[in-house]
Amino acid sequence: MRDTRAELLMQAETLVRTSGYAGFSYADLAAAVGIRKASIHHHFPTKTDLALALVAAYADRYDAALAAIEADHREAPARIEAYGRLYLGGVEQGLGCLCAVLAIEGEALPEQLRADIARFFERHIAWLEGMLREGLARGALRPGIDPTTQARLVIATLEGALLMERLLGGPEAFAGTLGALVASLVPAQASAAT
Amino acid sequence: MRDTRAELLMQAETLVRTSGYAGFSYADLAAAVGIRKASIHHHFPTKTDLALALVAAYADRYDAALAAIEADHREAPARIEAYGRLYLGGVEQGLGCLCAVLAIEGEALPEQLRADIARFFERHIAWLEGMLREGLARGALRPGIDPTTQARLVIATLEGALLMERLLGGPEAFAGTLGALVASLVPAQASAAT
DNA sequence: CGCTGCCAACCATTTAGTAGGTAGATTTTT
DNA sequence: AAAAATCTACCTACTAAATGGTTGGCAGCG
Repeated sequence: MRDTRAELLMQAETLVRTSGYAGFSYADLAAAVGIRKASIHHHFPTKTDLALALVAAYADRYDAALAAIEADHREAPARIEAYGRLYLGGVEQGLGCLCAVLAIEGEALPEQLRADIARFFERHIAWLEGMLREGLARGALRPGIDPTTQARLVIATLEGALLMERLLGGPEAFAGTLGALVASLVPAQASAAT
Repeated sequence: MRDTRAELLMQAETLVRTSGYAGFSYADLAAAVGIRKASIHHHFPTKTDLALALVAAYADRYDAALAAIEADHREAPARIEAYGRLYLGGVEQGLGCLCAVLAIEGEALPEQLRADIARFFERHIAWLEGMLREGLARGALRPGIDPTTQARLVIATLEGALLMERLLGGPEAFAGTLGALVASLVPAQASAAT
């Protein structure tokens, strides 16, 4: 993990998240980092290698973020809202979710990459499902909701809102959607109190 | 609107929705339609022209679908569920939403295309907002929801679910999310009755 | 010495787009 | 109605630029 390697990962991530995987070239990346094209191949022999490293680093960062949320917040609603704010950063910076971007180009992507992206989503679904289940048990969430279904709904809503509000309504619109999403999960009186 | 032109639009739409805008080439399209590359340029001089025509045709088809929904269904919940089933088709065929695909590659796209995509989403938001407002007035929806915010949430959820369940859970998972989404909009007792 | 990080120069292929032409239909002119 | 001009849809053959990737070398350093 050299300095240049980290810089390559950072700039490549930005490029993918703004223009897509097929939408950026090694030439673009070289220009962004300030080295020559051939030097990128030294760190990442093929574009697929780069993409795999990108997803791995992204997934690791998210894992750390999920752990931090669990440490910082106790109740399920607060945790889910904090999870949603992770996406808000993307809206603010004009960056889509890396895995959403890649998922959309799915058909044209190497097989292993698709599997890694699927695992990314599955991990988040499982995490949210756990949060929801715990929140239900503690009475912090509206009784009657199905954790499995709601976990998928939460991610779908956040991914969709990021996708859409990045070019439409910006951070405020995203925050509005996040608020409504959380409100739909908590008991009626708690929702009205917000 | 010649036959070949329509065929080009159809195949190009499929290509974009599976592999992204930057992810397909005139060579791919030519092969799919069975004519030569140069002949595509006769119908669509530049790739941007093609993309613009694609979005225009897609938006028109959706306009027709929205009108059909209004004709076929009377109550807001049924209309919103029917709207959601529009997206289900994409999951079943393994195709993303054209405008979502393009929105994700946003930064690398021609300006006018971005504007057209934004208008696509805005129109849907406005339509849903109208449905929600009417449903609220007739008491078919859970009182207290904000039509503006919920309209955005509905589209975000459906776009996100399409994106995710296309590669993860398939039509059943999408249907589950759609069900939960509609349930979150109707009054509590109606929701429980489902 | 051998390794790492980088580079210039190259390569084959693919990219969007152009040039120029042909066969057939349609329209315009006589 | 015949002839001439124009248009449509497609083609082969090309181009310049960009694509991902390779080769071989060079400087610095433990």
